[in-house]
Amino acid sequence: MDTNTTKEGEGKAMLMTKNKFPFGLRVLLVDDDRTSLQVWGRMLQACGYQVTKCLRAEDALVMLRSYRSRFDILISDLHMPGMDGFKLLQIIGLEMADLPVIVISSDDDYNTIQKGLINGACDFLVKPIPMEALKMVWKYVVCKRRMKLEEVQKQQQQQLWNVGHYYGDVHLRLPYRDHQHNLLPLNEGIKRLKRGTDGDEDECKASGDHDHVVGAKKSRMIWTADLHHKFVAIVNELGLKRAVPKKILERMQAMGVPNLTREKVASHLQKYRIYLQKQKDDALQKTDQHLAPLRRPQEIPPLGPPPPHTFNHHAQMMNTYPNHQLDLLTQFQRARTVRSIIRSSQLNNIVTTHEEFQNLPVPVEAHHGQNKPLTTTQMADDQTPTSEQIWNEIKGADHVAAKEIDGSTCTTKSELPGLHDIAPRPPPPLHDTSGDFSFFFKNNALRRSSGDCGLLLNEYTLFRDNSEDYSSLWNEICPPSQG
DNA sequence: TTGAGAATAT
DNA sequence: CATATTCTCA
Repeated sequence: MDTNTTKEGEGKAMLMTKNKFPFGLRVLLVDDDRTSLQVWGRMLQACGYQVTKCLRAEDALVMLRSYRSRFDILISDLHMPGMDGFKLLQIIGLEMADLPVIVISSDDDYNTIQKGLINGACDFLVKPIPMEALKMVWKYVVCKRRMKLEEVQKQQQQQLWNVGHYYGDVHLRLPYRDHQHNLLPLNEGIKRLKRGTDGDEDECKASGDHDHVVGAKKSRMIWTADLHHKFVAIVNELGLKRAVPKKILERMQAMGVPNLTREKVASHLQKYRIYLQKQKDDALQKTDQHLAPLRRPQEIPPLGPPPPHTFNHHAQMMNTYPNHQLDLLTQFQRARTVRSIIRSSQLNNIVTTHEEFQNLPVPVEAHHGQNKPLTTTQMADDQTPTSEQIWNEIKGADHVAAKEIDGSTCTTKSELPGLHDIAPRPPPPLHDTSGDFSFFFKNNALRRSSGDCGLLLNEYTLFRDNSEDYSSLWNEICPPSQG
């Protein structure tokens, strides 16, 4: 690479007074074409800038990583063999987001320009570049430096989000490094002292000390829903007691998950165990509090495999529960669910025995909007029927069952309306999109991220209806056992 | 400021 | 390997 920083243009068309700011602005110039490099270099020098020239983006990157603080701005050609300008932009966006980058190209295609700017270029100069444009380059440096720290960080995050690297399912974020120099929080220096590794670029020994090259270092893993799904499936398969990091790691790697380490698995396992414990505690507490006098299962039965079907009558989204979980429903939900059971089982006439009834998926009506139950007949805890009682009601007393149905006045089974006669629920008000939840799960919502978690209502978590297909959610929460 | 999730230390 | 602590981000 050509790193001479001659100042042959110094005395010529000096545009600003020496020792005043833009003078001596340190420019790193990258162009694979020697002639262009010379031309732009001289022009920039004529502007009073101090220019370092590189023929390859890779060289520029090495220089920046090693001596970041020796440059104020990067000006790079876009189309180059090897690493091109886009790639360079991306890497700089990740590693040195505070470095302003200007892209030059003879290609003035709109998409190219847009792509350059999206990737974080401050400006896009199309050849031939007028001197005036080069003169103004310093503005970007000032602009960047004036950015508030928060803004810089936000921008970094945005860029990380946009161009973060995905390796299979593992999303690796490159670590932030060395941005902002003086803007960095105080503890940055302390952290470094603690770790006893690389000092600031300028302090690092000149003896080719490049071992702190960025990006090859620590990365942070994100357990995506899919990854977690695999993880849970393996844990279930092994059994909670036998599921240890090493075994899980082996299996996950066998499933083709790259970039995993035992430590990462261990960390996730720790979190998962804490989560399970918490679920258990919460459930027990709730049980003790409200439902102690009643017959309660000792443990919350795990949600079964995804139900074979999903109710979607009358454009009303419904989800189903195995009936044996009825006891776990809240009072409101119980009352509501009872009606659903009665209605669906009777109208469809699909069960004939108590056992079948117990195994019948229970449709639970979704409710829209309000963070509170819909109006419904309250049913006191001590009146909560067991599934057997409900079954007996259905089997033996049409009268009782019928009266329960939607406050309808019909009194015998024969008077029940057909499915098609049931009026559809009015749609939720249009203006209320904030609470447009469509289904919910009991206790077992694994948060994937804060934005992804549902609204907690009683012990249920409501999820937004983002997907047509609920089975993926079921799979996530109740992974089908392998094999 | 805090809570959660991941990394790292014990 | 399990658990505690630290780090980072939102």
